[in-house]
Amino acid sequence: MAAKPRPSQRAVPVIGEDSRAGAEAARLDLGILEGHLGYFVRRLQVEIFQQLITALAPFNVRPAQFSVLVLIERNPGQPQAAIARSLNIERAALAKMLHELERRGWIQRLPSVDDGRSHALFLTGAGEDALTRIKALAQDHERRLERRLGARRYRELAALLKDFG
Amino acid sequence: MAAKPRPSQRAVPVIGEDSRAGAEAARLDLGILEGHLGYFVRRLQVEIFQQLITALAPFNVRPAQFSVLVLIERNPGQPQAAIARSLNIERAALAKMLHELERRGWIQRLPSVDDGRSHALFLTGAGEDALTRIKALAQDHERRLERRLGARRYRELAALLKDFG
DNA sequence: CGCGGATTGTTGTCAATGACAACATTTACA
DNA sequence: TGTAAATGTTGTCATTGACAACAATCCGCG
Repeated sequence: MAAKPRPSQRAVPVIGEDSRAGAEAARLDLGILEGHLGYFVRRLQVEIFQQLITALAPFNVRPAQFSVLVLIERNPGQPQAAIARSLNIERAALAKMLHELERRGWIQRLPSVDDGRSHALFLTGAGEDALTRIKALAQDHERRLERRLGARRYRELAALLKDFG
Repeated sequence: MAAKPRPSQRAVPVIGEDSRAGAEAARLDLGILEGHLGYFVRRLQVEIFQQLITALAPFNVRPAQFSVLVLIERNPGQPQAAIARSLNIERAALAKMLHELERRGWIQRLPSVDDGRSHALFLTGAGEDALTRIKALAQDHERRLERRLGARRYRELAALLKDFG
């Protein structure tokens, strides 16, 4: 059986193509993706995280680790399950992460006085020092993001998202 | 050497804790995370993707595959590199994804008439049929998202993000 | 008190993903 | 022409998320 008729490779003649050779590659038509909020949220999130990971690279800290450290600092003595619930991460994933943070000497787990099953989480002195510096790097990153988005868009986005959460 | 003095496990007496047993677990203080736009963008993105993956489960299609199909439909005959650039995914990752889509009989790759290195990408008839149904599922998902966010917040978020992109 | 169910922390596995490097082929340009 | 760049492909590596299973412990109820 013969192959189906080959569709024209010029059916859509590259709308808006820049005829100058060497120009930046033309962006394609996103079609229905333009109507999907998740597409844009995803792109923004990926860009923000890439830059944040770069910003935190001096301490070799991932965004998830950063958020865990912040929650322990602000909520000392809480058990792992409370941290995991508040950050929407699995207990299993948090347990592995905490092993690493403990290995670095940034946190300590003490047996809970209230509940024999749970561990009370605290930052160590070294953890507090490290987190202070890490938070400064994260703040720098946030300022860059604000400049990148424009102060007005940044402010409106933050208001919408916080109001929603 | 003695253990360092154990910090009080009641340093912060669980602000706003609900004294009723069995109530939903109290949310912890997010601290500086409240000032990081990326935290909220991430949470929204994860929620949207989880729901979208569920919505597309009948076709066993992932969001990335969906976006690739849409771009091929709207830009038939384009080479892989153009798709990859437009979606911010690696050529290597796209190549693997296209193998799977080709295996399902949804796309075909024809040798480009212009460039001996590249493949011109097209949907097959089956691919068009599948994508039509997949887009309908994605639209249902988008409507649910609009209800979840509230029509006004949805509209404002979409405007801000599109304007930015 | 004793028991069953729920919770906590842990370990292990599995699949999916992203980031890289390397490569052959082909094109573009100086 | 010859050198650099682009394209598609393969393979590897580390990371991640989602699950299941497990021991220890707590809770509620008879």
